[in-house]
Amino acid sequence: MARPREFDLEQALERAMQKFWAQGYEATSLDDLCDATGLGRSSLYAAFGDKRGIYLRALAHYEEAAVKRITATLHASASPLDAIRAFVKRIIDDIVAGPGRRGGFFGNCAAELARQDRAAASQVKAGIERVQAIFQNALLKAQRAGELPREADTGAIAAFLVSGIQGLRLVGKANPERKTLENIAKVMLRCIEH
Amino acid sequence: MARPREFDLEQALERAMQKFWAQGYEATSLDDLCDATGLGRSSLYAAFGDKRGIYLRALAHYEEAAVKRITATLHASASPLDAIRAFVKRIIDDIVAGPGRRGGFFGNCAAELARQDRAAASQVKAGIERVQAIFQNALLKAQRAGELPREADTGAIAAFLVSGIQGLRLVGKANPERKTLENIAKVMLRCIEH
DNA sequence: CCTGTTATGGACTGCATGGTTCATAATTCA
DNA sequence: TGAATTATGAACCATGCAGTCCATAACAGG
Repeated sequence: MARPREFDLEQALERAMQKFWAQGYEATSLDDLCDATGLGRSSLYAAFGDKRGIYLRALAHYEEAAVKRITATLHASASPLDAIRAFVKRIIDDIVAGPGRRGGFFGNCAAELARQDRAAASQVKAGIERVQAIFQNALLKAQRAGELPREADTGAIAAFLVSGIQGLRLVGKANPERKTLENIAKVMLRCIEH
Repeated sequence: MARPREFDLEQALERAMQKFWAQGYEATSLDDLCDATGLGRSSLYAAFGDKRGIYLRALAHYEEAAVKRITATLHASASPLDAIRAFVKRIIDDIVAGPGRRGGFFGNCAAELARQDRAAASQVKAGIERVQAIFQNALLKAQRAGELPREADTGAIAAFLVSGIQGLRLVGKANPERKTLENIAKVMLRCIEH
C-alpha cells in the first residue's frame, strides 16, 4: 500500500552479477553497480542491504542460472559422455574467443573471497556441489547406458571434472592458447574414455 | 657514494610477497606493505617504483622460489612419478592444514589480475610454463626409466598436471575437505599410472 | 482528494587509499 | 672536515570509496 518498486529485481541482479563477474568484488564500486543496473544507491541499498549483500545475491543468481544451463547442456546429447566433451570444448572456445577469459563466477569468488568470507565460501561450496551432482548424474546415466564401466567411481570423477574445469579456466586467463587448453582437456577427458 | 640502503631488498620482497599472496593485490594496502616489510613508503617507493611495481617484483621473486622448490621436490625421490604423487599429496595436506588455503600465487594472480594487467598475465604465463617444463622433465625421466609408456605425450600431461593442481587449489579454498581433494587427486593422477 | 507509506535520486560524510613532498639523517669522497 | 648525495620517515594531498540522509515523487487505501 505504497509506491511500488519501479525496477525488475532479477534483471538488476543479473546486471550486477555481470559486473562482479567481469571485475571481481573489490574492483567493482557502488558507482559501477549503479551504472550497470541503472539504479540509484538508495534503491540498491533498500533492495539488497549493502555491497556484500548484492554480491551474495548475485552469486545465488549465478548459481541458479549455472545449474539450469549445465543441466540442459549435459542432457542435450543422447550420449552423456559426448555432452561432457562438448561442454569442455565449449569452455575452450569461449576462452579463446575472449568472453570466457573472465573465468567462472564460482572460481573467481573462491579465488578472491573464499578464505576471508565464510558466507561466500559456503555458498560457492554448495554451488560447486550442485554442479558436481549434475555431472555425476550424467556419469551415472552413461554407466547405465554402458558408456562407462560399472566400477567407475562417478562421484570422484565428477569432483575431478569440476576441479579440472576450474583449472582449465584459470590457466586460460593467463594463457588463452587453444593448443595448450586442448592438450589439457585431452588428458583431462581421458578419465571418461573406456 | 652516498648513504647506503639499510634494508635487505630480497627480504623485503619476500615479506611483501607473503602479504600479496595471502591477501591479493587490491586488498593489500601500502600501509600493509610497510607493516609487513618494516619499511617506510619512501623506501619502498625508491626501490620498486609503485605498488604495482612491488607486486610484479614479488611475482618474479615467487617464481624463482617456486621453480627452485618444485625442481627440488620432483627430484627428491628416485622415482619421478612417486615424486609427483608426493607433491600432490603435500598440496592437499597444506590445504587441509590451513596454510595451503591461500592458493598458489600464480593462480591467485591469474584470477585477480590476468585479464586486466598484461604484464602480470605474461609473467604468470611464463612462470606456469617454467613449472610445466619441470614437470615435463620429470615425466621424461620417468619415460627413460620405463615408468611411463614411450608413447605418452609428456608435454600435454605436464600441462594437464599444472592445470589440475590449480583446480585442486581453487576447489580447496571453498571446500578444504580431505576426502574431496583426495578423490580429485586420485582421478587426476591416473594420467601417470601404468 | 487527502493521508500514510514507500521508492527514488542526489547530495553529503567520513574514511582509507595510493602517491608525493620535504626536512633530516647517514654516508662517501675529496 | 665539509660538500655532495642518497635513504628515510612523517606529514601531507587529492581521490575514490562505501554507506547515509533527506527532500521529493509516486502510489494505495479510505
